[in-house]
Amino acid sequence: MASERKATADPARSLALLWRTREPTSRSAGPALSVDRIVRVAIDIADAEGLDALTMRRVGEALGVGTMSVYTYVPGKAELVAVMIDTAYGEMPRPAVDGDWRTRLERIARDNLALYQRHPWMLRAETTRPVLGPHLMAKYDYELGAIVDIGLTDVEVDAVLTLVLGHVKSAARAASEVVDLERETGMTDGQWWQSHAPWLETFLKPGAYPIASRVGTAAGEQHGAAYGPEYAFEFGLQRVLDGISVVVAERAADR
Amino acid sequence: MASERKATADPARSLALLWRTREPTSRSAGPALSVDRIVRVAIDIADAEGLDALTMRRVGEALGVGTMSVYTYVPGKAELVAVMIDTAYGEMPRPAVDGDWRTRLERIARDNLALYQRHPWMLRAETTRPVLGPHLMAKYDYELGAIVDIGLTDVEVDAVLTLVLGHVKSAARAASEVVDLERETGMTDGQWWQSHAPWLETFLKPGAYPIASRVGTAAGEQHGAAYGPEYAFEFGLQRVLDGISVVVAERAADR
DNA sequence: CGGCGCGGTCGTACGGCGTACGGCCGCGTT
DNA sequence: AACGCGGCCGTACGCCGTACGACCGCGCCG
Repeated sequence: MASERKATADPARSLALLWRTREPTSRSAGPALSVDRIVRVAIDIADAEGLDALTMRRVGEALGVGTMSVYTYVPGKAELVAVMIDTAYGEMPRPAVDGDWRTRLERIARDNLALYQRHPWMLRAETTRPVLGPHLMAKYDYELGAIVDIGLTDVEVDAVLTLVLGHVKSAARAASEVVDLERETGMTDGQWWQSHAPWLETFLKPGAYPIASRVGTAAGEQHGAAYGPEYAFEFGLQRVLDGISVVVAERAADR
Repeated sequence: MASERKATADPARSLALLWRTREPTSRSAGPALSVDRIVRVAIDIADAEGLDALTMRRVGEALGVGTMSVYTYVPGKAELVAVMIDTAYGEMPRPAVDGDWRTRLERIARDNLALYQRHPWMLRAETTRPVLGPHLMAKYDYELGAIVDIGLTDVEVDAVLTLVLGHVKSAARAASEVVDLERETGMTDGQWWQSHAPWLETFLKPGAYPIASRVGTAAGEQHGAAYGPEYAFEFGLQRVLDGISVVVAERAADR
């Protein structure tokens, strides 16, 4: 397997894992391991050192068991990552909704951003197929609930949520890349650019890319770094919400 | 190395590769290989079979040379992927801009979507650090040029482009996941859901997730599949453009 | 004209990954 | 007392990226 993508083939097994359908062992003192224990240490490893550090050997080691013992509880790494994702979504707060729809949606966006900042590996975990776990469904239900009543059709409500969450994920990914770069190189973002700029200038013909140079420089100075992920998140979020309010207003006028 | 991420350390080497700074060999009839030939077959492999199929052995094989010969021209796989990315961005059309800013931005969004559909591996190629190649810079310059004059600050213009391109990438990724799923399972998206639904229902308590069920069903019926990537792209794009036009109008009113 | 250096080529090998397979062991049941 | 089975896991296989050093033929210098 490359990346964290797999065929898995067996929906029953994968879904049962996500929903933890498993009769408790009748044996006294039960087994040493469990899906929950495995998932917990796996998330800890991924949080602390990234997805690349999450190997099956490493998980076994952290649990004090052999590598292959993990496979007693989890069919493979792809499924483990799927459970990790569902579990992580389960940690999100779901306070009673209040305020107008814009406030609610903004809150949802910020909560999602915070989740991705706590678990940056989620941004790199490719799954191909949807993770149909209970927590993800609960999250989807909750978030839809915050905007079902804004006067759009169900299909539009779904698209609104997809749009907002997509923006959050994009912005989180950009922010995460900056953090990764700093961790990998030991330089801050600004230092990295300073170390590359002289080399870049030797290749650049003066006057080439005039607009890119001007805008890039302006953005760099403004943010104190070449890229301002927080600014991009905030600016984008407000634009997206503005755009949504245009349709909401249209629909309200039609009524 | 896991994923396609690497430290690389040496900016000079990486940048020189991107910009193809290399005196042509004085030898008669030159070497059999070149960076360009390598990049071309690498892109072909990734286009046809995905990033997971792109291995250094495979590239050598496709070129009729030994695996390690590739390393004469490219320091490692991460750098190869970086050059592939820059090259792919180089294929994009850059017609003279005309029409109003909204038309231009919409055009840019569609061109980017088309690129990602032609080269879906670009959506999975994680780079951590920006690919500072000539084509990517030209693209950035071109796209900024289409919107510099809409009355926003340079910093805002940059954020607008980031927002739009981020949306395109999100939507393209969602669409690509559907395609991958179909390729991996041999089922259409609809068939996949039909095969999972019965299992899912055995876990679901009736009445749980009422909103998610209703909206999910509505969306599924509307799109003829559980997820309508094209609809999500279109809806989101219009919302984003609406949101941008709100700021543009504000600025115009201030003037 | 002979030797040398060097750039291009690449076979071998190493360490790491996910995981298939089969054996072992101790418990609950019969 | 015997059995079966669930949990555990050592070993091994086939992949991956790539370090290392050998080989080889060309162009240059003496």
